[in-house]
Amino acid sequence: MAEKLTIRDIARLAGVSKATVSRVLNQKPDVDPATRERILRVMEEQGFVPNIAASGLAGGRSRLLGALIPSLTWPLIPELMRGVGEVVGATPYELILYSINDVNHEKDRSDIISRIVRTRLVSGLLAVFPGPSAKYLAALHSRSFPVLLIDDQGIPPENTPWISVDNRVGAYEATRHLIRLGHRRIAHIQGPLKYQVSHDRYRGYCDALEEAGIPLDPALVLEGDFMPQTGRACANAFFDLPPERRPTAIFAGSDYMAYGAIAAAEQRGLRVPDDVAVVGFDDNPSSAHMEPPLTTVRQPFYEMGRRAAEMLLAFVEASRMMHHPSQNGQFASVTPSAAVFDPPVRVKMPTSLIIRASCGASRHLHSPSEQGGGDRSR
Amino acid sequence: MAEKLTIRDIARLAGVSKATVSRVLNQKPDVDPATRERILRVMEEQGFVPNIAASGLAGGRSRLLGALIPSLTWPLIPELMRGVGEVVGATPYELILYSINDVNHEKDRSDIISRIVRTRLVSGLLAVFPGPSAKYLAALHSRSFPVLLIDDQGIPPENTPWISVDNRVGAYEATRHLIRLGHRRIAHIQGPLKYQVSHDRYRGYCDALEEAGIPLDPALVLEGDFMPQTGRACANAFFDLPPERRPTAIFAGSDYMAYGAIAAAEQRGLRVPDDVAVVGFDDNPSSAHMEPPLTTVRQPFYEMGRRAAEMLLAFVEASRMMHHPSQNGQFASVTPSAAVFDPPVRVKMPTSLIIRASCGASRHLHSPSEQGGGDRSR
DNA sequence: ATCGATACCGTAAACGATTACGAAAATTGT
DNA sequence: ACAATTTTCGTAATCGTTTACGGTATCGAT
Repeated sequence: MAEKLTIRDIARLAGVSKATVSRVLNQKPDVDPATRERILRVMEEQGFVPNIAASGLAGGRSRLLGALIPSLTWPLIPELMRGVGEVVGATPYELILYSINDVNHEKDRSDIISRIVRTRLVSGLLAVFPGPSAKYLAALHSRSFPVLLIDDQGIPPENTPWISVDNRVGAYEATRHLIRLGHRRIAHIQGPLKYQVSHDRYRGYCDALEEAGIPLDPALVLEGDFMPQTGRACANAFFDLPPERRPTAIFAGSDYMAYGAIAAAEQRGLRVPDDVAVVGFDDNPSSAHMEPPLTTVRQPFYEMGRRAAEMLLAFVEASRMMHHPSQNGQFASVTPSAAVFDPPVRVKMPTSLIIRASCGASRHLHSPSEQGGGDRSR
Repeated sequence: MAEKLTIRDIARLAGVSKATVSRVLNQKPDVDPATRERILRVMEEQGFVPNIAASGLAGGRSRLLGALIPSLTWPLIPELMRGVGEVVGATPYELILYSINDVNHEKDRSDIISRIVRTRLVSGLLAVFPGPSAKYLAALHSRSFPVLLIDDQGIPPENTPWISVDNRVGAYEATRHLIRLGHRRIAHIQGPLKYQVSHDRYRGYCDALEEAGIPLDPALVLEGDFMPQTGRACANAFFDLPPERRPTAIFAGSDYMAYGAIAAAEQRGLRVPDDVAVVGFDDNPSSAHMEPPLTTVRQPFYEMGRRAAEMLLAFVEASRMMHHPSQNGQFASVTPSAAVFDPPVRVKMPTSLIIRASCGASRHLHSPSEQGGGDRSR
């Protein structure tokens, strides 16, 4: 079956020149609908797939997208990539994975970026940055290279499209939920303050408190590092407080830290949620399997992945059309409504509060079918 | 900084021809050590990175590796990819992600493979197959395309290198551990029997029982589907048995099913591990955070990822040398000992038993420092 | 000094697409 | 019917690298 089909073979079979075939391949104008149809049929019959390397060379583009992400072992990254993969998989584009081993290894990160620029392999980049990113993106952005930031936790450079999560509102809703359940002394374990998200979530926490007229107690706010160990340590610090100042609820800035807090509570013989309620942030896949199942703020990473991929694809296609401002040029699967993106876009995705057992109000908002054992794997 | 460096610029700067530069790029012979040095220095100074598209076109290869994997949301896949990514990242190769949405969608799978073949984009493929794979690989293998199977759960086709986990021994050790703890009535929740792994694990379970002279009770063996729900259902079936036939320990064929079994136990007021011990298989990242932390058989996916990438790289480099049988041609990071792989290689990785609280013998083999809260994130 | 071998290196032709440019064909207006 | 457009399509150059092939240097042996 079709050992080595080239554009030339298709041209011969269809009785046209390579140029014409190339035109239909790139949905360019200047080709008769009838011939276009004929060529498409031949390609279909022969099962022709263009050689990406060749078109990348000739056109300076590549139908290759890069994904620059922190370790896949971070809980929500796979969800994100699932969304990205589904969208990209429905197009002729392929996805190149640039993953970063060590978060703190800034050199690593800029090395990868310069490599991305130099090899000119991908024609668009999707970047998940856990830290300040401006200086890394300057290189790309200055070359008018399509870049899309996801959940940038620093302050994104001007004019760079990005998509993020509304951390403040998520934290606000979580805290408000605890307040509604009757809690007045609510502690907060922050993420590392070097990340913007930590401030945003803290802000939402404060807002809810203020709204309810609850004074902020600085002793009930501690900084962690997103990992279970610090969750445990901070929770222990809270439990060491004199009884009248001790919190009855803990809002952790990440699910991992919530795990630690729960472990600390249990080690002291405190029951969750009876003695202390715990709410997390993230909705890791494993948070539904915990005992007790964790109430948490879900970050819609799957949806963000889809959305991000669609946007990036639109950018890339747009910059591809740039020099040849013609009619269409969208994939069926890419929403055509997202055609013109000239002003940089910023999208903020909404979070949702997932109520499970760890806050002591399992039946408050959800139907009984949403139990602890459920998981989102498909 | 270096807008568009090509091999031609390097050649000019170094006072040689493009051909010579290309030779050093591909670690080919026939170039004077002094010139090689000079060229390397120039490349270094200029920060030159070859254009992958161009070399892919010209050479018919590509410095691109493909990874065909099931959803990243499967618990151990990210660990695998971490290993792969680290190895590949240390070479000039890039990694293309071909991930499959729905496992049962066999058409999807073969579509992707034919796409891989047709675009001729990658020069080697690493495939994680959760089911029978022979027919999909025929297309690749027949073209002498470097392929490496990981943890193929069916029977791999002849002559295809693959790397897998010793499921039988893992299950054997887990069961033996329970026996040593004094259990005589040990139930087993199998994975889907359409997968070979399920049979292998069952086999290990039987072996341990037989070795201890414990008769196999068919009522204590049920088939699940790897997911928590069936773990719960099977466990409930066990608990419904009359007291004298009821198991005191459950060995689940996956961590997820173990989660379900623990949930079922707790719902009945049975305490884990006091009333019933539970052991899983996989060592999902979240299994350490469970309450109680889960004793389980760890599958070394990270190590497998590294190993697989190294092997695949060696294959690709070997097939690259094929027509130009010269001296060296290995990366510093790729173990040179793995140079010649002519006979297809099959590697079986050992599992390890991770003892935590859910089997009731936390301090049996491990030091106290290995606690439940520990996680393997780096 | 001459002859092979050998080591080194340059020339030029691919590789499979894209695209500027211009020519031919079809369409329109008069 | 003819000029002016407009539509459609082919020619040929080009992208950056690899590699077959052939040409010099170099060197030891005769």
